[in-house]
Amino acid sequence: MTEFSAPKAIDKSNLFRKGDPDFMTSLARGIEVIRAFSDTKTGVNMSAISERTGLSRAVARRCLYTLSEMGYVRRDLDGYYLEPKILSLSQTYFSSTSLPALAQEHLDHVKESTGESCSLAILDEHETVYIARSAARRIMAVSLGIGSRLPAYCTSLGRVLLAALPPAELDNYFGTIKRKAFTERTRTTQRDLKAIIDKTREQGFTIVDQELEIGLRSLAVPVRNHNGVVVAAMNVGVQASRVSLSDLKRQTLPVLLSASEKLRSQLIC
Amino acid sequence: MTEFSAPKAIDKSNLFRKGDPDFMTSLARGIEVIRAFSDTKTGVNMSAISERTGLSRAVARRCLYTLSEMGYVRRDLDGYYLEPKILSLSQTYFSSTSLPALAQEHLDHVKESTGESCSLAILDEHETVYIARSAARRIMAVSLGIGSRLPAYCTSLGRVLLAALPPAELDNYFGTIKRKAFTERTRTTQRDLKAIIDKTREQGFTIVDQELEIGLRSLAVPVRNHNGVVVAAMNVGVQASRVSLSDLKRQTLPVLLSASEKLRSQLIC
DNA sequence: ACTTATTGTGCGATTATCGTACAAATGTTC
DNA sequence: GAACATTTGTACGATAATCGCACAATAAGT
Repeated sequence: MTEFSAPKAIDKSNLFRKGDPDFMTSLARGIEVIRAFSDTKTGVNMSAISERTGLSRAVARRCLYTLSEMGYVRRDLDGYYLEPKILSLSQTYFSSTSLPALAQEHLDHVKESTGESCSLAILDEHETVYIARSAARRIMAVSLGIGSRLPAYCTSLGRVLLAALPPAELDNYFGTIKRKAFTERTRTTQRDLKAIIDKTREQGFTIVDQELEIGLRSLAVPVRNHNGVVVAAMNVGVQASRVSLSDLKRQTLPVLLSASEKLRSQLIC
Repeated sequence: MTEFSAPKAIDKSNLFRKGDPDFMTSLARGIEVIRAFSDTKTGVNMSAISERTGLSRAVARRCLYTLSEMGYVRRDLDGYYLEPKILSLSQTYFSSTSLPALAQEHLDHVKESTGESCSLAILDEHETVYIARSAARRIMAVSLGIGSRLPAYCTSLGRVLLAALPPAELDNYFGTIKRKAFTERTRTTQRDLKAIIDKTREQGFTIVDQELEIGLRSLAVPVRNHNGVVVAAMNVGVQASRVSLSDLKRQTLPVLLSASEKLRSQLIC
């Protein structure tokens, strides 16, 4: 406990850490309860929360009770709902980092001039996390919002971000993650991926063609700050049926690169 | 710098509720620690967290330790930072409610055709909370993001939402909140505000002229669902120096009303 | 090198939290 | 509407999670 170690993936064992007097189990459990609301369009009842989190019903109940007393959760006829007050937690993130706010206008510009969704993401715990987004009108098969996470190895944003990692960390990445094929096109071997990442680093962009989902192509470029350090990645996602690979490279890439460059000049600090 | 964020003083009574065996103090404290990061562009050290939350240093430390073990907080040279993983908490909200996603394209459209920032908000605990937003390029004096909260009585969004409240709840609202004048134009008496709210209800929109901040005008309309129930409010905020009250009413209002109407037809459930 | 500020450690005291088992609602089926 | 099934609320003793102090260690500033 001398140093706060790198964040670990949360599994159940982490929630019941006996023997670490500094780890507040109740806090961890309560937060897991919040997360248990993911992907639930309807109300969630106590038992469901208890199941999803692996917490005993009594604990789940107390967590829900506490969260509801604090105004983060509301109880309705058909179960518990998250209250918008939960947004105040992420608001603290946005109010303490300016990157998403600065990027927004450039994302909007890319979206307007290409007609396609444009997103900004960073790497967090070996996953790609969207931190800003300008979504095109058309309904995409994948609907991703701010805070959404995807595996890095099979997304354009992820590969750009991985390409910016120091070699040691990249090795560590491949040592810890497990890869699976989302489609028949997904590259999963370490050799292939490392080659792709090397190429990405060289050419300054990457295209992923239906490796995450059939019908989805994605182009990404790095976003650097004033000192040239990669601080994020920006991408455009298109439907494969409408935009060819060469169109992506010839028409979309220049727009994306220009946006990234404009943003760069704003990232002084 | 004009700060509208909730006062830093945290209600201790809520955090140290002795005698309620169902209230998990540790969970409440941990969440307050997350909130203590609001409006901090730089790293925050432990002592600062302890001060802001009113928690003892030992408790603040354990909360930070736990959050950092879970990956929500990172420790850097100059203090603690929120990690983007915190966004996964709000992601659960967006993944469980479709209103913000549906509204986005309409907000974007209003922004594009008026050139001004457009936002969607709902009422939560007597405050206006932004749940979606399309920000105009120009830098506004007030930079508000998703999850930001403002008092309802002095904002256009708030007055539209208050106008939709059942009379009893409106009375309750006025009974509980305290009003203060942000500018010399801010209306604060219950009589004035009730009259304004009545008028808002009648005419289906409201304009607030520099009552929150000098130089800021705002126009808001209700957003109804398919059954006619008000589920949110949509607004456009402009700089007083550039857009007159009559321009707002003649040019912006129709755009906003049309957007609200289009959104309404999508809100079937 | 000295002072000051901030952070980490150990430990006994205490009470917050746990889980079980049971009671009370609530909803469902026939 | 009775009988059953499912979900939620209550009570309480046991226990370990959490507390805060006081001190040690480190970092920062002069």
